[in-house]
Amino acid sequence: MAERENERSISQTVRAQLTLRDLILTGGLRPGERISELQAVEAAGVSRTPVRMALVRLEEEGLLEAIPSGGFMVKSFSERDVLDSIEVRGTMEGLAARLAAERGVSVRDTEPMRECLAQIDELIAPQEISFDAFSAYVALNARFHALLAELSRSPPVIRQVDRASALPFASPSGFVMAQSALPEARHILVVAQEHHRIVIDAIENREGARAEAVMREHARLAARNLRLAVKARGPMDLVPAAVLIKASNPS
Amino acid sequence: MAERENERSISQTVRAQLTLRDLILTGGLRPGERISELQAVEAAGVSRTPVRMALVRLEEEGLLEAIPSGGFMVKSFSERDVLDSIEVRGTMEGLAARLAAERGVSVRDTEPMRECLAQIDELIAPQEISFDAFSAYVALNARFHALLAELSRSPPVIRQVDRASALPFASPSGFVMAQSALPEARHILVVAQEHHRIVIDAIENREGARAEAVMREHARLAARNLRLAVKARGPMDLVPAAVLIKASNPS
DNA sequence: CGGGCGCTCGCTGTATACAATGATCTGCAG
DNA sequence: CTGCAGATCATTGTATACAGCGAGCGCCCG
Repeated sequence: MAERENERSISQTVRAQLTLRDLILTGGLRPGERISELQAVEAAGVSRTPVRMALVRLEEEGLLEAIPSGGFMVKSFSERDVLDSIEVRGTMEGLAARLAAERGVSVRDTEPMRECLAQIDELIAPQEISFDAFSAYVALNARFHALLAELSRSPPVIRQVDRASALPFASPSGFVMAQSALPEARHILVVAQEHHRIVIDAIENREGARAEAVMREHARLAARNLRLAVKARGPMDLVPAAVLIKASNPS
Repeated sequence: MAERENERSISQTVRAQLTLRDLILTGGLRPGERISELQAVEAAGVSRTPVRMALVRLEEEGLLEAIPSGGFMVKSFSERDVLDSIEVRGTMEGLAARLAAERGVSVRDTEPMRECLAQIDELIAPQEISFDAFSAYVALNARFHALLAELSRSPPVIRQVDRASALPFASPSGFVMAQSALPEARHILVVAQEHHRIVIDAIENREGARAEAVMREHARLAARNLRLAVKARGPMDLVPAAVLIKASNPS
């Protein structure tokens, strides 16, 4: 069994889950496409049992959908679904921000978030940002949102935010755009930075209501941008954020 | 294999999941207690494989927690967790109510909810409500909240509300109280009815902001009541709503 | 030539067998 | 008597074998 010692001593099930999730999020499998166990087995390099576990987990996670007659397919989302997911995430993050403010986080706690923002600032400083810069932004932004959730100090909230972010198109990048959308990206990101900074300030000043309102407004703006992008270019330009990350960070 | 034809032709995995969830929610397994596969196998009456699937699903559902060294245990929640879960649910239901209002549901859509409320009215009409009446209320109330989520017409919202309600102590009954809390129950339920009616009216009148605010306030009230109950009687009186339902509806 | 029916094959769901890891208990030494 | 070390044993994680069901295809009949 221990034929391949190359990987860390991580369970087969988890390895399968990571492999398959990667496969889905990087577009190896198209939404609506059926995923056969055999296929998954040779992709993950383990037996059917752990693959099966991974499939169940991914289904609960929201990436897969059970087919009534058996098996799983990659879940596909309508534009409406994506917009709603963004709203859900924004609402939950608003709650996280409010709790953070109400429960009084220390300035030290918000330090990592400010660091995130500073790094993003550098990325989007140039008039026209590069593809690599945008990819880096996506990763940093995901980290920022994760930190915000942590700040709520509430496991249920963290859990729900995570769940809401799991939807491939509602990723914490706020909105997702393809390479072709890069020209407009800079302005949007600058605005996002502004929002995030306001949220941190509000949290530090214990202004819960304000922190929440800004976070929700932020999500609504993201939704509007996405809607506009789809109107302008059609839905094919929608790309999971992970694709961007993957493209610039070949693992 | 088909030795027991008594049940409907439902998959073994699902049967195991239902059986185990029932076991947990009805208190057959205490929070923090380890659940061995063998035990689960003989409880569900199926083989280890479907039991294993069910355990994974229940973990993702939030009822179980994986033990690092292997196996699962029933997740236990602090009072803080429970209160936070109620807040999460309230926030999500607030979103659901707002979306329902904004998207313009017809009066016909809210009809089943009004029926729910009417039935609850009858239950809580007497000065002192019985245990059976309270159990019936819990079930009706769960239905009311499910209907509200449906009204959002948003799969992501429905999903998140469902997830938030899965936490055993944050059940849609809003707050959970043991039999001993019955004397105070009536007043609280009357107030809840009032809230729910306002929400429906707001939705029908397209007042999204108002609908949302009421729903959130409703959750905050529930949290406060729970906090008071715990202060007065101690945490042992916290009981999953399912126990009440189970007690009066012996399946 | 087209449609319906039956068959076959592949796939999934389930059961069981095997291996490895962690826990517990006992015996021995300090 | 207590603490540590070794071994046994239970229990999980993984692999494989088996069975049933559905989808797809071909054949036969109209």
